[in-house]
Amino acid sequence: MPVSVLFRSFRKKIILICLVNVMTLRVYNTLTKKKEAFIPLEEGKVGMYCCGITAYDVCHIGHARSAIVFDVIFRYLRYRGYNVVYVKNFTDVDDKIIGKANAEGTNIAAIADRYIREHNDDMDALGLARPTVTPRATENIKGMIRMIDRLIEEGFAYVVDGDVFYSVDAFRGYGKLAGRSLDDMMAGARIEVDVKKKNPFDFVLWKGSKEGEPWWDSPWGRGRPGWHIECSVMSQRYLGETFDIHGGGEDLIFPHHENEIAQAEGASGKLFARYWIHNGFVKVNSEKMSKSLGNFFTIKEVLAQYHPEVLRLFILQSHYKSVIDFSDAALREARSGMERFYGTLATIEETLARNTAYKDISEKDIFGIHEEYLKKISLLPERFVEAMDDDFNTARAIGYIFDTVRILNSYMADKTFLPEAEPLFVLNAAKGYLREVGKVLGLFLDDPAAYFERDRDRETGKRALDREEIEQLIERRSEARRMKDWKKADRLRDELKEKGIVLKDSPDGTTWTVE
RNA sequence: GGCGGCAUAGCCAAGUGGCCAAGGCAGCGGUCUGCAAAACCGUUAUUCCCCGGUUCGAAUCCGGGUGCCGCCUCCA
Repeated sequence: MPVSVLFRSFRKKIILICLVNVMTLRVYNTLTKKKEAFIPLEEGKVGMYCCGITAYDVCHIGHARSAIVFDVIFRYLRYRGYNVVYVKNFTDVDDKIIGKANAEGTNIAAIADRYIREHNDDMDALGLARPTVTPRATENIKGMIRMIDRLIEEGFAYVVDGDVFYSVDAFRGYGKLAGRSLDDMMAGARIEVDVKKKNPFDFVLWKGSKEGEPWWDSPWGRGRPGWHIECSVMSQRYLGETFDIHGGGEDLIFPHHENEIAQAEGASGKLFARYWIHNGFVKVNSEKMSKSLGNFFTIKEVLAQYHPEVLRLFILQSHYKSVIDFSDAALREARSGMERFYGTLATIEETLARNTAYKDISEKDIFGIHEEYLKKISLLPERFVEAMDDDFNTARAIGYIFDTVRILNSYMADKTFLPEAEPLFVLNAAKGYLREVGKVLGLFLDDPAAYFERDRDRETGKRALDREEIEQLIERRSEARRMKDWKKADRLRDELKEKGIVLKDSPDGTTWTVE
């Protein structure tokens, strides 16, 4: 190998080592289209804003993906020691909400309240950490009017018959997030021409109210805010004019986030969000999930069928930016993975519950084979951080957890393994590591025994199986086994198998799951 | 029409210049078990959509092609 080549690869290695030593979090930024080191504005603090829902309908799994992705980002940033202020808004005034209110003969607040409540129930069921602040648009009208006023003053907006529009031509950076120029967009634009607008891409900041619509007083007459202005105002109110992270689904990049930038930067003259993070879509049978196609699943529907962590595992096993294909087969696969995790956790719990001797010893008492296993297992947190620091690579992180689970199972399956103080200490430590990383991903938070019990309930419910009948058949089989009547026992097991019941015999008795 | 993404085993999926291409699900062989299940051990891609190029070296970079998908309109 020539010396120059050696030197070149050597230099790369040095750079690599430096990076590893610094241990910086790297994040893909939609604004720069690059993976960059994440350095918050203020050391130790992170301000993060995510666009929440428009409260006019129940949430579907697309909302679940976005919510789970940013929940994990929120948790991970806190795990890395940042003090995070996480703001997620509610849009509670909008054409669709007005439409629904009129159809039901009620007001928009009633509709918004209902769907915000539904949303919160769903998010709780998914095990999401509540954001720090959850502002509602209607609570921030004054701030919106102030920002619109300022945009008019600065020449970024104009008034036409009680409506206020943003003039995209006035903002030189328009299109920087979406990565296209106005000219590009014009080329194939199928945009509705509005005679009031100077440029078809101009968007409404303030909409004059029509008969029967909710309104607020403003310098331009009675009306209501446009959608985009809400997020610019609510994010800056809680996070300042410039803040760290702005997130949302990739479909929001244009026009919503582009417009947020135009408004906020037009008004403040300062950079708005520093890092833009966007999650990928959920498809169903390789088609985009959408209401018009009728191929969407609500969060409630999915959670009636699967444990929330099964959905979480399915989502986190792919990178947040990639497109994922939702299907029952995919969820069943995730369920098998969850069974592996909880199976190991259950074995650990049972082994620990039988003996508490590990409490009397410490790490320095661990030698030999136990020390070797402890070392391997204790690598998990640093490997986890390595993966997560690389643009929140949850898929790789989960791979490391599976590795650890295999090591643990192999340790426990080892013939030399006895539930004595040393191995129990190791198991307890392992449990701690799994819980530590699990807490960040929102996984393994259930009690293992409870997990399997809930799973049996759900699965028997799905197949309309009679639990009592199953338990009776199992009891009869156990009786036959005690009598060593293997033929009868196996016949009963086959009978259960036909119903989809899989048995597992252990010295403590027989447990079962639905396949 | 403009802009962008993706293509890695039977399926899902990580990997963006160099140790035998993570991990999961499914399969197969073995250990354990009365037999199973679970678990463990072994095994399953000489190769990363195709063609060409750069390089000592490419799944990874460049050019061309094919296929799938998304955005440009409310949308997580």
